Amino acid sequence: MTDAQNIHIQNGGRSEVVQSNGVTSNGHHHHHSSGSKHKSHSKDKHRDKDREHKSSGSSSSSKDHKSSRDKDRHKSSSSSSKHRDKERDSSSSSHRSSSSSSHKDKDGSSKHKSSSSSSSGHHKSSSKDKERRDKDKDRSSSSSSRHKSSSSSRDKERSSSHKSSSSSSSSKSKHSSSRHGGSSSTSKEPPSYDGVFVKPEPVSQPLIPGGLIEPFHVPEEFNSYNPNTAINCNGNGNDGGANYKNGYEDSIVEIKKEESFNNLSQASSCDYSLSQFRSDEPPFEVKHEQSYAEDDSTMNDNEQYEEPEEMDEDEEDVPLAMRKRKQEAPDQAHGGMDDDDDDIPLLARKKPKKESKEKKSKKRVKEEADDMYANVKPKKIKIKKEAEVKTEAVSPAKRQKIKEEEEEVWRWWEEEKRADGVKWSTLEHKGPVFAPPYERVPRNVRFYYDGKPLELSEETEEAATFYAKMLNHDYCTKEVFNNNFFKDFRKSMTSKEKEIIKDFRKCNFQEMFNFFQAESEKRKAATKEEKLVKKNENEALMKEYGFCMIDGHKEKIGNFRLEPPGLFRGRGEHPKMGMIKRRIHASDVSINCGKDSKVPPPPGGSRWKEVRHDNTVTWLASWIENVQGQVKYIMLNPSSKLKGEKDHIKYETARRLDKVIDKIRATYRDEWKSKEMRVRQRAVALYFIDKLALRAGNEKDEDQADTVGCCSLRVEHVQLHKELNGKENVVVFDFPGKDSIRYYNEVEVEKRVFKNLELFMEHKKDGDDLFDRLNTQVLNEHLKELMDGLTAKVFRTYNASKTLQSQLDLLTDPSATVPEKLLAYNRANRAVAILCNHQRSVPKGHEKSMENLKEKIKAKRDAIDDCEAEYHDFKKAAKRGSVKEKVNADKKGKQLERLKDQLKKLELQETDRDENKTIALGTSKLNYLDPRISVAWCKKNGVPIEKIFNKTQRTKFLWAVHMADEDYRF
DNA sequence: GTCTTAACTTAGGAATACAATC
DNA sequence: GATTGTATTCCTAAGTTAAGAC
Repeated sequence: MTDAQNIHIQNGGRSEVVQSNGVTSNGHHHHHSSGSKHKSHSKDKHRDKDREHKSSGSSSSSKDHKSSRDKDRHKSSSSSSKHRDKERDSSSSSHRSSSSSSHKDKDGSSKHKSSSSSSSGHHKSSSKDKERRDKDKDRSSSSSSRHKSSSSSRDKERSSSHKSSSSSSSSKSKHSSSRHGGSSSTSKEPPSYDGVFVKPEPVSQPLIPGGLIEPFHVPEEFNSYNPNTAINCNGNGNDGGANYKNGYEDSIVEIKKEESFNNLSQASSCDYSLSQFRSDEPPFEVKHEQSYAEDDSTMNDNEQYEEPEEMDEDEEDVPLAMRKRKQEAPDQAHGGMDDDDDDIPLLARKKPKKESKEKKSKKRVKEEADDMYANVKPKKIKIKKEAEVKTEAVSPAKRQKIKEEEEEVWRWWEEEKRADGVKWSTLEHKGPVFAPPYERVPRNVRFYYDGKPLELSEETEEAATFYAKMLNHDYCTKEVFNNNFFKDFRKSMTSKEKEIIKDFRKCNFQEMFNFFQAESEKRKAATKEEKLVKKNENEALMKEYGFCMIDGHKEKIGNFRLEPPGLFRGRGEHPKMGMIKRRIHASDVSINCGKDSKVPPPPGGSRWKEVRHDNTVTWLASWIENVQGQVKYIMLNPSSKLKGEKDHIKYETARRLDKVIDKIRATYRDEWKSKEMRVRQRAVALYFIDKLALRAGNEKDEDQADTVGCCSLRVEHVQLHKELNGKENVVVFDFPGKDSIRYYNEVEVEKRVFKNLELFMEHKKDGDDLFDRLNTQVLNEHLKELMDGLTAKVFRTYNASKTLQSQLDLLTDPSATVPEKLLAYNRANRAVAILCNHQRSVPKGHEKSMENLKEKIKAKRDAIDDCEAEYHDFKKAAKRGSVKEKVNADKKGKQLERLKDQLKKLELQETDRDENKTIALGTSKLNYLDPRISVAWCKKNGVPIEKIFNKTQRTKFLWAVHMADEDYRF
């Protein structure tokens, strides 16, 4: 025990000294400092100034990006100050931090946000992995905090006059400070956040129609673009660069040829670009004629930019709002945004809403699965021969099982859809499975406080085990995590325990940690029989609770288990990480089922919170999670009709977008010249969403990690370079996106866009919203007018699917072998993943496995050398004559060939593995790519569907397998 | 009209299962 | 058979968007 106090645990491979509590003290805590962001609360961004911005830092520079994934993820650090204020807060002031946190109560007001004065700032701590962390650190500094506003300020602003405020117009909100500010702009250095960096993303740049030039894109390299770029954008090549290129580049090149005109965008996925703006497209036609012309022409600076009427360059400098005042143009274009309005940034961001959703309808039927299905059992793709799918080895029992499953398939896609909002007519299920009750650890597994064992009450002990189980995780090196945990840990204590346990640093969870590690080992080492027993138990549970009957069909439930208690693991610098997620009881759970169905019985003597019969929603059970106060649901599996139908509708909406995309593009290009700042901002934002596949970017509360999307970009997330690496009008995006994954991209944009961005950024500092007159509601309302059902995220789906299709067209050689075709498919998929910035952290052990591979390669090379020498000798000997020697020489020659082939294969593997180390292909396949494109491609090219979709995917996309024939086009 | 909340989709990482190699 | 590497599944956080509440 005592020893316990200082134990070395392995943390990510390195060993660190653990303090008594078992917490490693390796110094990684950077976070706080840097990271703190103070967000104020308010949603609005208004940010008042007060917020401090935290940091300042430096920023920019970077190191290389290359590195890895982690790198990218920003998890941390950066924050900026944006203060979102809501006036509302005014009232409140609590700190969020206070632990408990606020959840969002409905009242809302309260809750949130308030708080915090910024002062506190929270630190969001660091990021997930250490690596990242490290990286982050660097970055962090730079980044800064975002403060969301402080209260005071906000109040004022918002309310009335916003404008008033100021002067700064923009500033509304978020303002922020500067921390970066400078840097950002200035520094342009590319990337590097912390050095790592990673994935670049894709962008594609469109091309302009008609071959106009879009400035950006340059194809220059596609090459560059892609591969590397994309990925590492930065060029560092190391990571992938070169390798990447191998494959990718070539293809890209090809593409280029084909599509010549289009340039692609740089980075992105290459193709992606392609997908957009086709050269053949007529220039935009659209409403105003002029616009189109613009393209190139436009681009000449002045000319276009200055519109006769309004903006001359001079003017340009002036924020639109101001300009207006001056001029007071009579007709303000519509609405004109009178000054008032226009000038005012949207402080308030609220949300508009709705759009008609498409409803779903239903169809169903049952039946079996498709042929393609039958064989299955693919598993690795190592394909060597052509289409061989291995149908083979399916045991009779398995076959039977498959058959049964097939019989249960509900062919809803052959039925008629229902257009009202009703989701089901009958629904019956068994209710959720509760987390197993807490089982105390053996008495010899103790918690130590200040070096001495301390017996804990059951509740406290359970809380301690939550932490103990994560002791070797990076989270435990984060101050925010530890602070939040300790706060909640104390809440679980008895008063007596509270008296004793006052200093987290004196807590030692090591023995508990060791116990759980041992348990885990035991589980792994269990005999086959033991494992089988467990498996069977699980299956039985799944059989009973894992399915429901809906409209007469048995459907699989997605998550039938309630989330077990534990510590909240937010991503990035989540201010709530480490808080205790409490156990859910029946009294917390609402059940939704058919009126005439049997209501699932709550566990022993308890009662559900509520039983309702709402057939306009799809969930079976719900509860409110205590850390963030959000509602969690139990819903159906993706293979269900309810999910599948919605998925189908999603892709149909994207296909509808394809029909009007040219017009929409023409329109937003035209709007880059609008007199109204809000229109220009909207048009530029939409351009980014379309071209770069950015997410909409909702406003976030301060009690969430500071991540952004298009509409919520702040000044520090964008750098403008008149020239960069030989390209003109380059916009460098560098921000933490969803899940705190870093988005880094250097994009060459059209001059008009560039100028608009300069305008938007005028007089703003880091922390201020780039698009201060835009938010997602406003944008989506606008989109709805352009097309029924159109929202910002449809562009992502559209461009992803479009890219897949165009890439498949380009990369598939009909006469190639199946493995070659698969390679083409994967490359197309990769282009989409890059476009969408789907990253993953470098797999554990990646480095080691690369080392092993390298060693193997080296060994192979040595073997080849030896073999070559021997071959030489044999050949010499053979010359002299003996038959035997000739035979030997032949044999050696063959062996040499074989070795060389093996070497090639290994080298390819190395390239491939490294290329993919930070790219996640699955996310796009599952969520963005119309499965019918893949199905059609398979059918057309004689590739078994199993090579493309694994079993889960096939189940999810069964509708597509049945629906699409080889001629399907997105 | 503004803000909150519900509902549902999208996302990466951990855990697990499985296959390839040693 | 053990080990290692890879693919799949599970889990749940983090987004988007529509609807509801004042």
